[in-house]
Amino acid sequence: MGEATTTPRERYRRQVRAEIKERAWEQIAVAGASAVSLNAIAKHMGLSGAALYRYFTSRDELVTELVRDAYQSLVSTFRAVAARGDGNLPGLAHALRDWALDDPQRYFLVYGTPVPGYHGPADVAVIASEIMEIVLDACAALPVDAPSIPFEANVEAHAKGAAGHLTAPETLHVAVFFWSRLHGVLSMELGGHFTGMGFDPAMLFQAELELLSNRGP
Amino acid sequence: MGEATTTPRERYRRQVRAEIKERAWEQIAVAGASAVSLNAIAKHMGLSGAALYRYFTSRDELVTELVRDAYQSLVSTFRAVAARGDGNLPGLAHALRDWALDDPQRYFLVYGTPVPGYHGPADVAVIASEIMEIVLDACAALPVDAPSIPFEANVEAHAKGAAGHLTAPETLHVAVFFWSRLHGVLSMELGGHFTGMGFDPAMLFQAELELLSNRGP
DNA sequence: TGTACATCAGTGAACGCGCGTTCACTGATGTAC
DNA sequence: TGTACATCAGTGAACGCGCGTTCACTGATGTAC
Repeated sequence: MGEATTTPRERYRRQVRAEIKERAWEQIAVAGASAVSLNAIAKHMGLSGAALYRYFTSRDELVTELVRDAYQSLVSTFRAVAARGDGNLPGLAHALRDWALDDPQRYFLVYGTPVPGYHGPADVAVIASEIMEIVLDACAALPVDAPSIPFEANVEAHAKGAAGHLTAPETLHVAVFFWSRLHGVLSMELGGHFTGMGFDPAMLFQAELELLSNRGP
Repeated sequence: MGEATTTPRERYRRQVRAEIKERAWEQIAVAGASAVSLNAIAKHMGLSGAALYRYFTSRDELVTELVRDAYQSLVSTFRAVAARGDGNLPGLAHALRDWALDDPQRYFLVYGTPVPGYHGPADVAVIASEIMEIVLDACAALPVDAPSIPFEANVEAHAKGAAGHLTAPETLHVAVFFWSRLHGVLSMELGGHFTGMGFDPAMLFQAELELLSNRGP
């Protein structure tokens, strides 16, 4: 039926685009996101710099695409976990950690230092909210014992979400703690701020996770 | 007595150096740390690019100096708080938050995305450990109720510290949670990952802090 | 199956730019007698 | 107080570099008859 026929040329184009992105990721791994350079990638691929403009209209488009892919890879990871039946808090947490450790610079591209002026395109924001939806779903399924924290009193109903997903305050409450604490461990760990302190960040991560999923924050 | 006499020239030098650094901070605020440029700073100050080499031997030295100053400003802030008698966990926590919000890019220069290859000079590491010492001192003064978390079992005695400061495992335990959770809130908040979620990050910060200082993690 | 034409990947030269950095210099400021 | 010398801030030209990006082109690949 409506099979998207793939000509050899299309396949080739996709392949080259993918290789360009891979080289870009290598540059990021070596010298950070600001080091991405079309000319350097081209040289590394044995092409002239101008050739890459067949595949990306500008350096900015390439970088934006990398950011998009980074967000997309996290949402895909989460969905795979959920499809496996592990879409609960511990499942998502470990998926998040594995995803972050697997490629720290990809993690930082999403959750690291923001470039002051830069605002990603709208569809990236959509992916970000999809990630949050998945976390919120997991939090909604959690057994809730009354949280005794002054914080929740100030949480307004979270009426957003594309599908009119109405979130209970307690659910958002748990999700926010979940997100904040796990990213606290990850950003400190990946930033090297725990090195030489004589403990294993994985243990800290696990401890935070158990506090969150056993008895609310 | 041994007063360090300050010649007009020395005063002038310090003044110009300070202005160079201020311009650099402005550049960072506008376009991130990788945008620091000696030529641009010189132009902005009405000088030739070469003139700045009277004050910094290279661009790298300038950036390293900014990093050093960022660390130093936090340790100074903490010390001022301690000297005021507020060197307890809530005091340090609020000082940390104010310091971070006061200049987010300065915060990110210390706790944001690390540049893959880069390793700061040794004296910056010393300042970093001084910061940790102050936090550890505050944690040691905390009333400890038995922590019921599997994490602490794997904490080795923290025998480091220049002055042979021996830290009890429970103290390190609290300090690590303190550090991790507060930075979790701050990095998410400053990264804009809480915007549009219908709650005030200050409340979350406060809630985390109270959980930490009222009854251990 | 063969020929005529269209598509399109990649080239190489060129553009202007800003960067970090060096160097020989000028001219003002400070110091020693 | 005045002169001779040393210090040192700042200049301007120059270096080589890599960057993003454009443009007219060649040559291979695919398509239509």
